Amino acid sequence: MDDLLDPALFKALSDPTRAQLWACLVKCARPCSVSEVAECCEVDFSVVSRHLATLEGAGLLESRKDGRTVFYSVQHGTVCRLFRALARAVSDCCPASSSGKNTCCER
Amino acid sequence: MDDLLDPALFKALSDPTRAQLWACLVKCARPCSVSEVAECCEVDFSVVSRHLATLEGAGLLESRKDGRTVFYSVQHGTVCRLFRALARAVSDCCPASSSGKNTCCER
DNA sequence: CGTATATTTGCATGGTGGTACAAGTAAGCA
DNA sequence: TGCTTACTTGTACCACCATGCAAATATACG
Repeated sequence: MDDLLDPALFKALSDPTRAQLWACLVKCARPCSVSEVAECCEVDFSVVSRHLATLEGAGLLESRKDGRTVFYSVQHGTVCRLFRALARAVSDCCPASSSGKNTCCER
Repeated sequence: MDDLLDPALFKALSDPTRAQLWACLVKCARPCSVSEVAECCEVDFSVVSRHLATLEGAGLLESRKDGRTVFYSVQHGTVCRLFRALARAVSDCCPASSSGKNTCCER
């Protein structure tokens, strides 16, 4: 449980701008350059650059450099596994689950 | 997707102390008083009180008052659903999922 | 009523973080 | 060698926030 609650990861998504940028990349479903991502946001370009680096540091994104362009893409597998593991961990600690019956959280 | 990325919720878990308190309550699997929760943490009692209020505000906890004691408990169902929905949303946006085959994230 | 317990709230402080602008780096191109 | 594009980094500013301590509130118990 404690391992799953990485403060850095939650911190990365705690800022509205950063969450917006990440959601943008999730919905894009393909690698995007910093310039591309910056278009879905009103903040300065440098801010976007920093935010994407933060999201990568938290394990939510990965980057690949091609020439002068940096492509960021979502770590789908990692993120899915994390959220699923969190749901399961919470579910397993649910009072109803110790009764031997189903948990309170529908699978 | 955007609805699921509530910055307030992630902000609530972005602080190490708050995450620790929440994990404590998750593992406890029963309503706990503020005093009880405060024991698993080294910060001042007032800090714990504030943190629990924040976690409740984010929808991660609920509280019930009994006399002078306030019992906090985890919103198991809500949290499970949220994390599961997040995992699914990310999975659905995964490039591999648009191929008609399975997603990159094991269910 | 007075006292003790449980929790919240006011307040001051130190630290962190998001932002914009400007300067710097790195890579392609003529 | 210059020039442009794509991005990063330095700096300063402002806001917010986590914390501890003290005071306040609320409830129980004599």
